Amino acid sequence: MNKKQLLEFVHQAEALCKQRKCRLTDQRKRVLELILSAEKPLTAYEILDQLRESVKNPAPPTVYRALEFLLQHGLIHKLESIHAFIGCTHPDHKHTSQFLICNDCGDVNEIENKAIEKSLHSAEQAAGFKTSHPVIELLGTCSQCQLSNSH
Amino acid sequence: MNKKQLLEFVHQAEALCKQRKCRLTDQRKRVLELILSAEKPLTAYEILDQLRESVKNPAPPTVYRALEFLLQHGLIHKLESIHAFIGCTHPDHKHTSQFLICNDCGDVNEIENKAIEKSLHSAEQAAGFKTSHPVIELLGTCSQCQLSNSH
DNA sequence: AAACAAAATGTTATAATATTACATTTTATA
DNA sequence: TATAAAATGTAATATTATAACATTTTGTTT
Ligand SMILES: [Zn+2]
Ligand SMILES: [Zn+2]
Ligand SMILES: [Zn+2]
Ligand SMILES: [Zn+2]
Repeated sequence: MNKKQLLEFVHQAEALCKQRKCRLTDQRKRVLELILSAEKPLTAYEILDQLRESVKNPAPPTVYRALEFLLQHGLIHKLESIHAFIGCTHPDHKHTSQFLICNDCGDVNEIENKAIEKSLHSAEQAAGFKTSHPVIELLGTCSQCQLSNSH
Repeated sequence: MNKKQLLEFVHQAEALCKQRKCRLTDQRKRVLELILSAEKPLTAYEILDQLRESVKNPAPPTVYRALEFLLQHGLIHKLESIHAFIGCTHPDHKHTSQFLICNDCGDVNEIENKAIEKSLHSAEQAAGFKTSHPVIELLGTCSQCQLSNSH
């Protein structure tokens, strides 16, 4: 994400928080910016390292608290299979999504596939199960890396 | 899983390993038994604790190595979202599966839903993505707990 | 059977991820 | 301004996972 997109995105986050009467404090904003600026998903401790440049003595709770807030408000997602965090591409509306995670380049593609969601919902219904948090992460190789690998 | 089922299951695992020319050693078998005997998914360190009864000074690598073997041969599954392991309900054939994980009682239901798999496959195709390891875990409330909770 | 190589296990240490507990500061609002 | 709630600071610790190297066991060749 480039500088302009970043500013725009953070602006949107600020607007959302104002609307929801929650506070996107400097620290939370800083963590969000770090995540959005990164090419790849960041782990909590990678964020912690990068925070040292803008915060004096950041400790794990500093990061984990900010992450918790950002997760709660749908501004970021946690990728359970790789213990890392990425920005949400459309935080304005509630949604479930699926993630295509490339093992080769680390890139992640967040998709919102209605057919997948429908099939999951059917299975839930059949089992009488009420899902509160779906974890749908496909680990594999992205199209770019498939090309590179075959050369 | 009761004692009889356990024996049967372990017997099947032994047969599979023999067929595949890999060794289900005593330790590996012990770890498998612990996982199969448990009511709920076990974490690596829960297994480690329980191993103390049959092994003298078990250390983390003892458990993680056994888990790695059992995972490789499809005898168990790892639940990424809760860092825990469960026995596979049908290790005889290669498969991808989905897990319904109850946050209330901890129970896990492994399903193999073709509609879900088909929808995932379509999405992968559309993105040109080649999945090697799908992580499909639905966290929520099982039907039993929904009933209990509403009382 | 003896020699050898490969596989499995033992052992110690450490890395990586995440939370608890309690003190202090900042912010909102009465 | 007083108060309570929210956010942050700080130190310690818990939990999950791996690295590195020594030793033992197993399977295979001679
Ligand atoms: Zn999203
Ligand atoms: Zn890639
Ligand atoms: Zn299975
Ligand atoms: Zn339940």
